[in-house]
Amino acid sequence: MDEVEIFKALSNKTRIQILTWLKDPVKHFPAHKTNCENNGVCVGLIQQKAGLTQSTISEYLSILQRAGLVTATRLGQWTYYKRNEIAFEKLSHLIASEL
Amino acid sequence: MDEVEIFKALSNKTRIQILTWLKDPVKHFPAHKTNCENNGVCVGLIQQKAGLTQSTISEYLSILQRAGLVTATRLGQWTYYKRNEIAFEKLSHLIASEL
DNA sequence: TAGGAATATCGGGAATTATCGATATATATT
DNA sequence: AATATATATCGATAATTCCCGATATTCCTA
Repeated sequence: MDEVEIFKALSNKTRIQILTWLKDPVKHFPAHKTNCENNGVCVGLIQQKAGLTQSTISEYLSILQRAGLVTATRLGQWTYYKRNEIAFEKLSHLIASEL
Repeated sequence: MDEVEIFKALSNKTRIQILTWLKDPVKHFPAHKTNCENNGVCVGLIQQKAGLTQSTISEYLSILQRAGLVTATRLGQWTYYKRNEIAFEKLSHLIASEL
């Protein structure tokens, strides 16, 4: 749990937006309900919604992953990203008690 | 409450360190117990402890202040900085529930 | 009112981040 | 094997951040 790395990852409007989309993927990516429920959301869907280039979004997702805020699962050609809720709980607790 | 501004302010090891010092100023600045308890901690004390230049620490404190994480009180020649605990509670809650 | 002390602001060079287009890699399909 | 699709990585430029020294501002005191 590298706090500074986490806060850097959160220091960007688009990355925060992505995290809120991933909080309720069925709502934000309704056309892909099944995958969203099971595996997470693939890079391409996030990219379309964010409106930035593929390379930028891929990079952003790996920043979030390195910070531990999301997890990635490769299935075939797709990489599915999901929130790591435990990391958010820990962060919330850290701010409330130790920071 | 500008989340991105807050996370940027927290994206620096020295600034986080300062915030933890301000969490218990009597412990971290024992030679200045009275002022610490009443008003907060002045820039010079923080600067000595951090080991960076005066201008850098002054800048860092104003970054923390603009983010709402600390408050400043000018008394004579000194500016005393204190944590704004309410901001931390709000941030913790934001991460736990909305982010 | 002149000088000293504490803090704030300014200007800058080095390091890091944002974002892109191009390319590489991995997987699926024919 | 050849091609198509999804994602990752590379290289580059612009913007931002880090941190400094120098200077300005504010306030106190002789």
